[in-house]
Amino acid sequence: MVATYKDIRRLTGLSLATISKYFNGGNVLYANRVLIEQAARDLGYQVNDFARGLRSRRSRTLGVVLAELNSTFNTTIVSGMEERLREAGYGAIICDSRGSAEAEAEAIHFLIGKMVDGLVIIPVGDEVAGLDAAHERGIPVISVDRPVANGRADAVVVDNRAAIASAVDLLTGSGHGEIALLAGPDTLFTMRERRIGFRAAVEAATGRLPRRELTQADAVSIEGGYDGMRRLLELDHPPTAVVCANYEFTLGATMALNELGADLPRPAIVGFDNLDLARIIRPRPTLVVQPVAEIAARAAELVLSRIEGEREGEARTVVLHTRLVVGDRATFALPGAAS
Amino acid sequence: MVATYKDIRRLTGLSLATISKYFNGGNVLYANRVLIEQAARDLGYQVNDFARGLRSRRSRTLGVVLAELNSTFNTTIVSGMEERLREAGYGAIICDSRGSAEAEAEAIHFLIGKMVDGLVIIPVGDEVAGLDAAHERGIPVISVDRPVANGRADAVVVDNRAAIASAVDLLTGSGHGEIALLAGPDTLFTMRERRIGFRAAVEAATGRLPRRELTQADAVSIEGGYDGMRRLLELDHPPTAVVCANYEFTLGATMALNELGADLPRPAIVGFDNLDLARIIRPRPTLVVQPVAEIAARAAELVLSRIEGEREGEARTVVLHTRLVVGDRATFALPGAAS
DNA sequence: CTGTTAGCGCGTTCAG
DNA sequence: CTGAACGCGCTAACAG
Repeated sequence: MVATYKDIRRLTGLSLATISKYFNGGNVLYANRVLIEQAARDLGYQVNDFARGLRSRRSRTLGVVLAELNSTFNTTIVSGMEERLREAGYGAIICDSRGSAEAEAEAIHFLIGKMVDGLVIIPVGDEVAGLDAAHERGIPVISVDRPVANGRADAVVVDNRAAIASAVDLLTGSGHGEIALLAGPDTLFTMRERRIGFRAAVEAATGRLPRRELTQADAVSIEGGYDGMRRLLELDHPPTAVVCANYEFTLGATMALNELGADLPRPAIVGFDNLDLARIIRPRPTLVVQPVAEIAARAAELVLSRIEGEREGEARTVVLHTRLVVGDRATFALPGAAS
Repeated sequence: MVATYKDIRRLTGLSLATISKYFNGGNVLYANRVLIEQAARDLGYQVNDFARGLRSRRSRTLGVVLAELNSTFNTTIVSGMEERLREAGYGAIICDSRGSAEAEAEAIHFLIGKMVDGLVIIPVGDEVAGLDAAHERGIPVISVDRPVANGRADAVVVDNRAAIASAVDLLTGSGHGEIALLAGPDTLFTMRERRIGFRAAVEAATGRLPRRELTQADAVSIEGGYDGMRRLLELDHPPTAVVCANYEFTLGATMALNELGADLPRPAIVGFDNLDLARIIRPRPTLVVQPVAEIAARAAELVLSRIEGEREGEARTVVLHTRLVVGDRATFALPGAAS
């Protein structure tokens, strides 16, 4: 039914070895190249990746495992990476672990079965199950956004502490003394780092650590941000400013302000990720923006270099930097301060 | 290096056939099952999908090709589908065509090479290149959101005409007579259908077709929505209401209103997709919402039934329905009308 | 229920 | 530069 080398041999009279060489970039006489191309076209020939992979033990395919597919931050990175990889001749298989460590392990298993040449992971948590099998098979692993505690994997991350500090500094510089952080639990690397950065920046600016109730840990979701902001607004001594530790918290906090904040004093707010927000929400919020394009590029480079070059050697960590995009003054100024 | 049946045979004394049966759900004596399980665990054995696929000509894997990965509408559908498929024992390979028909054809080629058992496509345009190869190989194709004009593929779509009509009806019912549509070019199925629905609904309500300058075709992007809305606002006789034909237009139009609309009369607006918007944007917009979860479920069902059952027969089209989630009255009421 | 045997389609030795 | 032969790891007949 579907064409194989044998069919091409039938049409060209060449041997299987020659045909194989043609399809693998070897030296083949011009006349024969033409013959093979013609036959391949006529037959609608397509190399059988299974047979090829079975022999060569390579797939020219990378596996990508995302903690969450439905996240612009993640998909932007993946989309950029896929493009780079395709240019380099690699396909990508994308899997969604939907925040479940179990689904993540399954996906890794699935991808190893597909003989991927490398693995890029935006992990669900600090530890990733199933990586042993990858290491045994010599499959390089790169983690993005969050490093992997177990196993030796390269990583591309941002300086999360400095990211949050830049937000805190804007607020303290505007006179805020009671700043809150909307973040997730410390079990997540980015949340942990951002909380550490937050506490350090607040202490550096005010001389004391933030009050406990100002750095609660909520579920990492829009609802979590909504609930957290709501609790903050209802405190006896509500903060005058709130920093949101990621995109979901930013959305949820904005919703809460929209729905509940009319009669309460509206706190200053700094959000995270997704620059589009700054154009959709009024007044324009200040945002900590991650260099998504560069994250994608560096991650792609890293896998490719591990696959095609130095497989060995210390795990490397690339640290990139965020920038603070300042929004309307009204969103971060201390009410009543001189303008 | 990596374990095979032979290693398991060495440890268990069983034959390759028995081992194969074990891994394929055949009947194997309990004692032998235990033996095999033990050996597999000790060896870190994992089935070689290449060898298996080479023989069986099946991969238990589906290919998914998205016109755009960085789109909540698309990723929500894919995420839901993947979950269903995994439950049914199928893996999914997700590819992003980034709006490029060429990348789409490449992705299809790539997936056929991976011997996918079925293909789910959110196509870039009306025609999809590369499907012939899928049909030749008997790989069922399901298109989502937009039907495929060439080849015979099943489809899951929504009633786009009724979707837009529901928006128009709300507006005409509120007294609007000059309604504009922000939509993309007619080369895109959804845009074409929504424009047709728009014109019909306006004519039905007002007795005449909308003015030509009120239904321009802009680039399908946030910028396109922004530019389109801007042009509408600057008309000599601007519309009193605007319907946005998709999520990008809704965002762009909102941005334009934010940035330019302060001194101009603010038109009523109805958006499309992504219910979160209704909680982030103030005043709360009215939205045409697509049944994403059901789209995902029906698409998954459809591929699976084609793979496991009736491969032949007429191409089927499933049509689902949108609902209108009404927002704040101020966003759709005619200014000056009695409340 | 288990074992033997024969390929699946391709890449890779070697000779020539 | 080309051709013949072998085997990658697994499944599917068939025989027992």
